[in-house]
Amino acid sequence: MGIVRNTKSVSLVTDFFRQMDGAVGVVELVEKFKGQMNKSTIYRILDRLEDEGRVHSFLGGNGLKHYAKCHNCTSGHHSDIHPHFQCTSCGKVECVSCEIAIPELPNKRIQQVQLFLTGTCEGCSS
Amino acid sequence: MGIVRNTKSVSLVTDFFRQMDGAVGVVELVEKFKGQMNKSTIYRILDRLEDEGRVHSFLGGNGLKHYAKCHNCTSGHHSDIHPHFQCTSCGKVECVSCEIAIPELPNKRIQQVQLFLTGTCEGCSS
DNA sequence: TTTATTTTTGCAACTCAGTCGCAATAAAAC
DNA sequence: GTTTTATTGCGACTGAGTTGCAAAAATAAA
Ligand SMILES: [Mn+2]
Ligand SMILES: [Mn+2]
Ligand SMILES: [Zn+2]
Ligand SMILES: [Zn+2]
Repeated sequence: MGIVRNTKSVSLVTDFFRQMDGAVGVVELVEKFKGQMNKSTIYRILDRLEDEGRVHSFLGGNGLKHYAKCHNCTSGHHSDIHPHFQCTSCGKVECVSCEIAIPELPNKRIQQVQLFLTGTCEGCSS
Repeated sequence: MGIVRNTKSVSLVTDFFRQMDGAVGVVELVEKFKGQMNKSTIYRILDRLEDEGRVHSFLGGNGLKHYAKCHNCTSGHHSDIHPHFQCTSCGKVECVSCEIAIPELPNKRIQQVQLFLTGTCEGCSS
């Protein structure tokens, strides 16, 4: 499991994430790489990159799948759990490096937390 | 805007929410009311009930639309913003009545917060 | 470097949630 | 009861995501 072969498509995607700082929706990636690789290929490469711990995925405010690169994750284990933010003005989606305050719920065992924030980013509020 | 006519389908849906305490996915509602009303009708009724402030919607962990009844909302304004929780064991989805701790982000104006929790519910952990 | 093995890709067809236009129907108003 | 207007059913559609399979590419073996 994970990336085994270094294909042209894999390079294109990993190069993209190398210079991309924020998060990106798969829909945008499909559009970006239209003509260079097939839609299914993108989904499959992202799947493998996620298995490898090189990117992580989450659902944006619209419920669509997004990806961003990992920082300290390993193959099979994702350790970077954080909120995600989308600017309503410019549409940019990004990872937010801060802890999520997990609410204490009586008689409930919380295992997973997904926090999605919407608002105005630095560039758009000035 | 909002519910104007008291049709049979509207009654069925509102009756359902009257006795339903948790949240429910639209997919389940479509299944539940199959034979009694059309899929489009369900989506449209839920839309109107939400406009009226009688139910609110959110996306579940799978990105699918869910609804739950409101408590102190009015037509056009939803004031009950809270996390939602899904039990991985029984699948039940519910509203969580607690405040969401909004993280302070430098140079960002947070307008909307969506918090989705996954774990084990009271019934399933005992 | 040639050949064999195994992974990856393209393609086309598919699934499934959600939406839409429009004619038929039902609720409320008159 | 008749008119007006909102609602519904239906079927077709959209768009994200998935899948099976044969062709192509990458790696391993010879
Ligand atoms: Mn992230
Ligand atoms: Mn709720
Ligand atoms: Zn912005
Ligand atoms: Zn449970």
